[in-house]
Amino acid sequence: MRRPCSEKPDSQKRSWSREEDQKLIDYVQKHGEGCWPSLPQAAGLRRCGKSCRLRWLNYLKPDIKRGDFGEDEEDLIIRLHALLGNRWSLIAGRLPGRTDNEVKNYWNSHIRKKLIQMGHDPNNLRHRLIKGSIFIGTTAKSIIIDEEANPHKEDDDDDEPSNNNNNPAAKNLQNDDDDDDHQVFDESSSTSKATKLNLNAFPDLNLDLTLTTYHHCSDH
DNA sequence: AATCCATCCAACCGCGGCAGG
DNA sequence: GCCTGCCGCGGTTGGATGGAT
Repeated sequence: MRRPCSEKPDSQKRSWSREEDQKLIDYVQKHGEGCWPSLPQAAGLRRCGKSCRLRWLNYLKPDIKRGDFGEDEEDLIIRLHALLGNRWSLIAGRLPGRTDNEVKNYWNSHIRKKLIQMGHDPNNLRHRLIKGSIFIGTTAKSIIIDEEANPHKEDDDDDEPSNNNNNPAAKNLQNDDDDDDHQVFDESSSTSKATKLNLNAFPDLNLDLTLTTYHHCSDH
């Protein structure tokens, strides 16, 4: 039923040429984003709309930041991934100038590997604490999210060598099998009373996690 | 210099959600 | 309510590149 994306019958991957890029840039600058299905014909491109959209969003858009990820960005990705999972677009939305594809690739090629070397399961990673703020409507609330949902869980499901713990950074991280319930502490509250917040209940939650230097482990 | 292999990342694919008719 | 088309997302692929042998 679906139209095949590629115009080419052999449907092979094909890199974008300079001319194609320029055509796409010119067209979008002139007419704006959107109407992707009709764009290729209008712009004189032998590509499908999806391909044009992807090229624009991931590569040609003027505000895209290219180059290596900084330590702060990497740290933020790890924290956000611990909280959100593989929601790359959401994670990328918190990293100005970065695209979901770029974040995803960086995770798979760098961070994943790094975490595995540290003896952690990157698919099941939880930071203990994430400090940031949430917006509910226009009201900003400063919070700390405590990810330690199951502190008594026995650590027998991965017999990682104990010397992994020699890596101080590894002590930041822990595995658990819990899902999306998080203990959220209202930082501004003098009582420090914890309230349970299911993040799934707030699909439109504007989660503004700002990076903080947060030494929640013995990393010195 | 040639070949092999691992890694990176741009590009593609398939699917689900949503809106409009 | 159903159908169709568009949009956006996450997973996957494969070409390019660089290091090792």
